Order: sequence, then C-alpha cells, then structure tokens
Amino acid sequence: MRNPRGGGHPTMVDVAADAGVSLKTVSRVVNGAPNVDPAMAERVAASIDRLGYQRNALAASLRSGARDTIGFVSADLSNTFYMRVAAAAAAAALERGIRLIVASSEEDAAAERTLTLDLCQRQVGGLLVVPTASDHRYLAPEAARGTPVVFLDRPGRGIVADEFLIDNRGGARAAVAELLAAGHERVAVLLDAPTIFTMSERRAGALDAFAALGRAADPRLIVEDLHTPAAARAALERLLDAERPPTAVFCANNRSTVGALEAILAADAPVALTGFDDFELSGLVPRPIRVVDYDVAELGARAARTLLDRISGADETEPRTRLQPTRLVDRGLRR
Amino acid sequence: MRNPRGGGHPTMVDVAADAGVSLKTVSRVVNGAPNVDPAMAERVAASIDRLGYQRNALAASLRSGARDTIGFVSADLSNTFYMRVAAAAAAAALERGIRLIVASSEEDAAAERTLTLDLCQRQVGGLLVVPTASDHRYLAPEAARGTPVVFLDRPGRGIVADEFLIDNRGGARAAVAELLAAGHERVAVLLDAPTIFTMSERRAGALDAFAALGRAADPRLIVEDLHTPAAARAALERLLDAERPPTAVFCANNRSTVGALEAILAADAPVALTGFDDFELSGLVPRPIRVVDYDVAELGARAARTLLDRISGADETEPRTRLQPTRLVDRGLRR
DNA sequence: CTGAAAGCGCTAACAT
DNA sequence: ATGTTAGCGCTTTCAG
Repeated sequence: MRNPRGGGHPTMVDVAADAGVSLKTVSRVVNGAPNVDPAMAERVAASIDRLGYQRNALAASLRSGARDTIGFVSADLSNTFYMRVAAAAAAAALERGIRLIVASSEEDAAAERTLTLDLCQRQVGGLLVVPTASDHRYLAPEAARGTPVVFLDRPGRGIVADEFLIDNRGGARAAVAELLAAGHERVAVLLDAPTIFTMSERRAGALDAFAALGRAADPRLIVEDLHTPAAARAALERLLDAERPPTAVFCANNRSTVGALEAILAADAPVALTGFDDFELSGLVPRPIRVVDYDVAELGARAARTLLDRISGADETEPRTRLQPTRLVDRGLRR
Repeated sequence: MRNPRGGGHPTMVDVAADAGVSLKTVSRVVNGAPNVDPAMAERVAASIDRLGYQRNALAASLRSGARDTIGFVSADLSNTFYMRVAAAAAAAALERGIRLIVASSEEDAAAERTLTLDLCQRQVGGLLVVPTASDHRYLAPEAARGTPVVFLDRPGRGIVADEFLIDNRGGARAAVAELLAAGHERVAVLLDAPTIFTMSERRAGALDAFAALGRAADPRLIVEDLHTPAAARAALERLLDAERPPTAVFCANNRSTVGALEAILAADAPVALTGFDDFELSGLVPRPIRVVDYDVAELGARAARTLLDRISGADETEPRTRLQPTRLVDRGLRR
C-alpha cells in the first residue's frame, strides 16, 4: 500500500496528482468545504477511494491549532462509577463534535501527573480529572497556557479550578437523619480512612444529623479506616457482639456496605442498613436496605459541558465547586 | 503565557533563541539524545523551565512517523470486564513505552466504525477492539496500511486478525458436566440470544456436556433470548412452577445469573446454580453458588503484547485465535 | 559535538 | 471556484 510517489501512505499530494487538481481542492473536498464544483468533488472523491487515502488528523491540527479532543484521567478504570461518568462525558462532548480519550492513574499520583502532562503534550483542549495526587500545582502552567482542568469527585489541591463533587455531606446527613427519625437509638457509622476527602465529608454529614437533634453519636459506634468489605464485616460483627449493639448502621461507601451486609446476613441480625453509593446487584440483597444514590451520568455530562465552555471561552466566570445532589432510595429484595 | 515572539505557547525556536543555541540542540536536550555538552544542556534546560516550554508531541510524531499510541475500542465503558481488560492492556503497553487510549462504541456498530477510523486518522499504531459491528471489512485498508487490529472477547467478521476470546464452550461444558456429575437429572440452561457469539458458544458447550454422557437435554429446560435479569427471573420462576422443575440451573451470563438468583431466593428453592462470568459482589450471595471465572487481566495483557509485536514486526506469523482458559470457582456466602 | 536546511501532511492567507 | 505560497513545531539528513 505504498503511495504513487513510492512512500508510505498516500497523502493529499498524491490524491491531487491523481485527480489532476490542486492540493487545496483536495483539502476542500476532504473537509466538506462549500464552493466546490460537484464534478471536481466527484473526481477527487474517486481518487481518494482508489488510492485508499486517509486524512492525517495530527497534521491537520498541527497547522490549524484545532483542539477537538479532551482527556479524561480516571483514578481507576475498573471503577464503574468513574467509567459511567466518562461515558456520559464522552456523549456530552460528542454532541459538540469533541472526542474524549480516557486514561487512568490507577490511584497512583505519579501516574496521574505523567498522564496529564502527556495528554497536554498531545494537545488536548482540556482535562477532566479524578484527582489522585495531593498537589495539583503542576497543572497551573497548563491551565495558564489555555488547557482548562475540571476535577471530578474529589477536589484538586493547590489550584483553582472547577470541581464537580457529590453532595457527600448532605447525603450522609440525610441518611443518618432518617435512621434517627425512625427511632433508632444506637446508629453505627462505618467509614474508611478520614484522610480520604469523601470520608471526612460523609463523617461530618453523619455527625450533623446527630447534632441537629441535639444528640451526640456514641464514639464506640463510629469505626474508621475500614478499607475492605472484610474489615467492615469484622468491625460490625464486633459491635453486634458487644454489650449494647447498634440497631442501625450507616456505611459510608459501598465496600463497607457489602461488609456490613455480610455481617448482618451471617448473624441474621435485625439491623437497619443505609449505605452511601448504590452498587451493582444492590437489588439482590435478600432484605430491604436503603442507599444514598446520585445521578452519575448527569455529573459527567455537566462536567464535560463546563469544560467545553471553558475551552471555547463561553464561560469565563470564576471557577466553582458544584455539588451533585443525592437521594435516598430503596434497594434489596422485598419479601 | 505568550511566547517571546508574541505568539501562543513557546516553541523550540523560542527556547533556542533564549538559550542562544540552535534549534537542533534544544531538540537533542528535549529528547535526551547523547553527545550533548553538559553545560549546554544545562543552559537549555534553564530556558525550558523559564519559558514554560512544553513539547508538542503531535508535531514531533508528524515528522518522525512515530506511533507510540494504541487504541482500545470498548463496546461498553461501564462494563467492568472490558475495563479490566483495558487496564491490563494499558499496563502491558506502558512496559514498552506505549500509551493506550480508550474509546467506546457503547454497542453501536456505526459508532465503532467512526471511532476506529478516527483513531486511525490520529495515527495510532494499532487497535484493540471489542467488536460490535457485524462486518469488519472496513478495517482491511487500515490493516493493509500497517495498523494491525486485535479483536477481544468476540471474533471480528470478514477480516483475518488475531483474536483473544474466552473459552466459552469449554467453560460451559465444564460447568454443566459438573452439575450432571453431581447427580442432577434436570438441569436448566438460561441464555441470551443465540445470535450473540458468546451465547451460541456457551450453549454448544452446555449441550456437549449432556452429549458426553449420552444424554439429551430437555428442550423445555433450555430458555433463550433472556436479555435482562428480570427476564431470566421470570423464566426460571416459570420452570420452577412447572410439573417437573429443574434441580440445577446453568446461567450463560451474569445477567441471567442475577435473575435466576432472584427467583431462587424469592422461592427459597433448593436449586443448585452455576453461572458463566463472575460478578461484583458474587461473594455476597446468601448461598453457595459456582461461577465460571477467567483471568481478565491476562487476556488484556496477552492481547496488548500480541498487538505490539505485530506493530513492531516482531510477530509476522499468521493471525490466530487464542482462547483464555476458564475455571470453576465457589462464590456466595457459606452458612 | 553542533548547526543549517529541508520537509513531515496539512491548513490558512492570499491571490486569481 | 480554484490555485499558490507560507508555515504549524518538530525531526532528520547532511555539513561543519
């Protein structure tokens, strides 16, 4: 598949020679520009087909400076939450003719930085990033050079940029308030490490709910640093075996929810459960539970649109933090 | 952040002028080429820092023709299976200094074609694709032009290319054989549409198991076209209510498995269950089940390495189809 | 070890 | 409506 000049792929020059027209005419046809004689367009199209010409998008954007791509830096490719955000963002971008390319730091701060800079070198128009790093000042030069950044799910550090977060605090508050309103005197709270942004927010929300009733949470019922379902299970089993066991549990993420469920099901304990984050197959849990749910697709679409508005200059307001609202919903099998 | 000439970003020319060296020297420093005087390199590095110079990777590859990127065209971004494959492929590629960019057809054949061609125009070195389209002849020109394609999970149609598939037939055969060996006389089989490649394979495997024992499956226990968990649930409920209900079920994908589980749990029926595909939280199912599992990461890594070998020319053998082996594993909560 | 010049494939500005 | 000429930012000869 060498080109007529003997090189690699055929280029516009080859097509022009083949069709007996100028380079520019080929360019016009390829780009669907107006004011091209139909007969000529026909001839060019025939040559393109015959030579198997394919436009080199990189060369095109080099001269035009067009930036028709945005990057999505996920923190974890196999996290469905982020990927649903990415899918929604891709769809929203496509509506404006912009492609989204996905990369992932896999929760590695150095990888995040490398990937991000790499995407910038690839001349993406902007970035959606789920931050893993604890310092994002390295993005400031890029932002200043006109590559806007929008953070997702977690705030960026050391840089002013748009952020789209879940209403972690409000969601947790509502979940715990509901348990308290149902008459539960002893509500346990299972959390991962408080150094994680979402955890400290959700913890604060849970405490808000107690405070709103003028009550204080029993500190022995608040368990932190539960990284895995197994840890959450063990923690809840310990609480259930203790003197005055909880009658309800609020789990601050779906890993804890899963672990708590294991404990509850294994002990067949009459404990009400509400968990932050819906999860796949939550409908399959063999007893009614509640989860704090939110519109993932909307989050992604809003973030993408904001980024595109920044890129196009349509939005020159101060960067802001937006919270995606949450709602409490029923899950689990009803009997 | 305008460059010293008043344009946009600073370029190598600006750096060269600033450092008082030639363009080529800057290029050498930026690319870490050997044979550069350390003092000069130092000066150039200082200018790069001061001007905030960032290399334009697109321009670089235009001249060199370098192809340091491969594309992954998923069929569904929110399918964890594909994303785990993508993550493994990305890691394997990175070991050779190649970046992976992810796009998704979202099960739309036209989108697959658009995305694929778009990636080619972006000069990716090769493609990993989970095919959605029913005809991949459109890829032939690309392949001929030196952009190899490797298909994942499903075979490509109308084009000879490497394929990495799950051992669907063998896995299904083993699953059903095990149920039969355990003494189950009546084993139901729940499937999605037989037009789907994996479904016809898994169906064939299930029937193999019966045939190996000289037995024939009861056609009334084989239900097809179950697209959703709800459909699978309804189908199994019907079977359980019928005259001679099954004592075991083989579900050909995890959606059916979920539906079947709902039916079994709701009826508290003593039915053994084996499902193809592991699923998130399968450990949480409140009774022991078996699943046909496979090493997703290995599949992705092998596919990526094969693609890279094709690109580099290290592998010029005939394209082949490889099957990823499966194994039967325990899931669900033990009591 | 360093530099000048040419050119990758395309688009933009200016003719015609 | 079409063609001509630069030139995007970089790498690559090929000379010094």
